[in-house]
Amino acid sequence: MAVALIRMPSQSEAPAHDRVYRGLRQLVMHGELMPGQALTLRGIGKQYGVSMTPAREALRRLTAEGALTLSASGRVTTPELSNDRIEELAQIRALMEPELASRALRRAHLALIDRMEAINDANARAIHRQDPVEYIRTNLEFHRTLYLRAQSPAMLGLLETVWLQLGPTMRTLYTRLRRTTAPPHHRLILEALRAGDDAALRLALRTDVTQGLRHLQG
Amino acid sequence: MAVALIRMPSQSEAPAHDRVYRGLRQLVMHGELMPGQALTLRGIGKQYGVSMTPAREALRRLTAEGALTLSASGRVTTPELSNDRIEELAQIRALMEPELASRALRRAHLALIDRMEAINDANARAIHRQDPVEYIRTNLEFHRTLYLRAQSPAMLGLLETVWLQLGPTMRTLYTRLRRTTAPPHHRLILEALRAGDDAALRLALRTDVTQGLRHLQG
DNA sequence: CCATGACAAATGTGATCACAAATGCAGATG
DNA sequence: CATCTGCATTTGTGATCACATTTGTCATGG
Repeated sequence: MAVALIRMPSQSEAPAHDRVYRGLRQLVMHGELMPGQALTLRGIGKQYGVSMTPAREALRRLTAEGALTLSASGRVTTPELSNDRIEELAQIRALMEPELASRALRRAHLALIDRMEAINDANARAIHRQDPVEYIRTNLEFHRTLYLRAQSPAMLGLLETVWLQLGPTMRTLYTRLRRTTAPPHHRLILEALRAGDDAALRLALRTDVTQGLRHLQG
Repeated sequence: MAVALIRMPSQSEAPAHDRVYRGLRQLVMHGELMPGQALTLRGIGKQYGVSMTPAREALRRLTAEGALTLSASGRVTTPELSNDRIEELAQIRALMEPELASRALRRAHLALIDRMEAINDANARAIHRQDPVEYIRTNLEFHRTLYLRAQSPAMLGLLETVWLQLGPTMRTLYTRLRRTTAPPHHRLILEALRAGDDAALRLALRTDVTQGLRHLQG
């Protein structure tokens, strides 16, 4: 049938595959997709108004980062992590995040701490409102805001792939334990930052990271 | 015009894009490509006897892992790392590799240590033969053989992406300093393993990792 | 000798198609 | 009622093409 092609604005926007990638990446990282959720090339393409080719590139990229899982037949789904894998990813977070925080410590001036406090307030509201996606989003933003000051782009990049892998699982975990009160760790982190106490900061991050994920054990 | 397609063996081999990916990944990791080396879709396709589509998927995957760099216009090259970036990647290695080694320690029985010793001999021969690619290959195999025992696939996966990012740079570094004698760190690692000394093992790995990459400073 | 501009070649992007394999489901069978 | 078989549908894979943009080259002008 070969219909005449629809002409796109032709402005030099971001490539289609990149738009698809970013959209899906956010869905995964913020836990807006359930573990085991299947994604098809044609389905993604239709959702984003593109053909299979950009959709394929986006999925390939995301699976390379561990955000998605590839079955033997080439099917793509969000990962269903085993308890061992969740534990391991938590340990990786516990290894990297205190290091990033420590590096950010000396560069963390007051404006940064204030901004983190604001994000933490939004986080507390999300908890009270029982909004898992917003909770995950603000929680990650809280951490990322701090780590950006570490000036360690490679390490932060690696850490974000870990967050990505945990995205769908976080969603089910945080909806499962229906927490109604904010965990105290973020306050400890802020206090350590204000005090300039490296050891306390590292400890606060380690407990924040491991505590949040170790509550799933069933 | 739609010419009749050439029929491929149709055996259920690995997909073409995966073969291309594996081939290129090895080239990058073992330092067989110079930093800044440009890779084109049609060129890769011709080399591996496939069309642009699988070549594109392989390149997308490798750039997602940091093995390749994407220019603003979409061109793909091997990364040319700044000194800061090299330093940061070395610090990441120094953070992860002692951890992996420590986890492998209690599972490291004699057969493993013997195998590592054999790999280390091959490594020494590669140094004497002035063969940078074989040196890098055996060096990484030495480390990976140990870390596989850590039973931490996620952490090992992350570490391999770090190795990937360093691949092309390692090549130029190791050819630059034309070492003729093996560094002593691998022997220290083996001794610590035999002694079951965790602290010594961690220290040996940290120095092996940082020492090898800190010699570039010019 | 270096900068500049025009033109040709090279290159990434996205759409479409053919095809084989996998999947899902209905109906038959035990 | 559970299991298997057969078929229609879905799905990933790879090739090919058109197109816009970028890159490289070479001649011209300062």
